[in-house]
Amino acid sequence: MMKIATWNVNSLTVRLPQVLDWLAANPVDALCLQELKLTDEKFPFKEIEAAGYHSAVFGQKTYNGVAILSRTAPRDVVKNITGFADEQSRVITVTLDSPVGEVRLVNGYFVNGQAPDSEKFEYKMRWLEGLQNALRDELANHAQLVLVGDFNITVDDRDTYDAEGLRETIHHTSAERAHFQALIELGLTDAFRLFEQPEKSYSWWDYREFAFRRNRGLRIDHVLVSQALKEKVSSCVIDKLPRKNERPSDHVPVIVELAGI
DNA sequence: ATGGCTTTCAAAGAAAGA
Repeated sequence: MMKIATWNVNSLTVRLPQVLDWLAANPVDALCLQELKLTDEKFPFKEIEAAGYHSAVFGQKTYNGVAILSRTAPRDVVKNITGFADEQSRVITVTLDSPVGEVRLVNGYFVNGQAPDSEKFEYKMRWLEGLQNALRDELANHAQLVLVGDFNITVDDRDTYDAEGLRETIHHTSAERAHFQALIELGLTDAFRLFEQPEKSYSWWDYREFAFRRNRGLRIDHVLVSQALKEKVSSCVIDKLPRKNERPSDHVPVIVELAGI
């Protein structure tokens, strides 16, 4: 059994105590973090190691930054998207070994995109194309692959508190959803939707307007698994509890369980 | 409603997030 979680922490500097508390309560095999908002030099290696985890880190000052914390030593670490030049630190990929096999784990902080008519949206489209190309190669080399992260894309109308009102706005556009489907067509599956889930399940809520209390959120943090892993997924859940913390991240963890690994 | 709230950088308020 291997448990993998993804969590956009919106500043690891601010959220480190919450991450350590969460790991103590949820001793997953790997925790993928996004939006570290710190450089590698400022990464809390000692504290993470004391909690029993290795760290593969791809930091950046002020914005972005991703890391994979893992019980076993990561190997074949790749930072950013192979074949796509990017100045921003958004992807880190590792291989994790288990007694009965290995998993290629890709952790991404996908581009936000701001608005559908913006330059940032154009960057989002190019970035998604680059990711798709790199994943095609990764999948050719690794049958057991998991892609997690903050996708900044709602997959369908179930993933948003206001499907009609937000139609074709950022995170809801056909162009973004087409890119998500392109990942699915590479042979990946949305692990969350393999199971019955509560209605109005979200992974992000705006800090403003009591959005969490009113459950006005989006499901934009995802776990995708390759075909060889699909039948091994025994659960996939969103843990809303950390959103109730003092000074919470606006995102919460999503956890997947892989049986027989 | 060009908002709201949070974080960074840096020292006031802009930029960015989603």
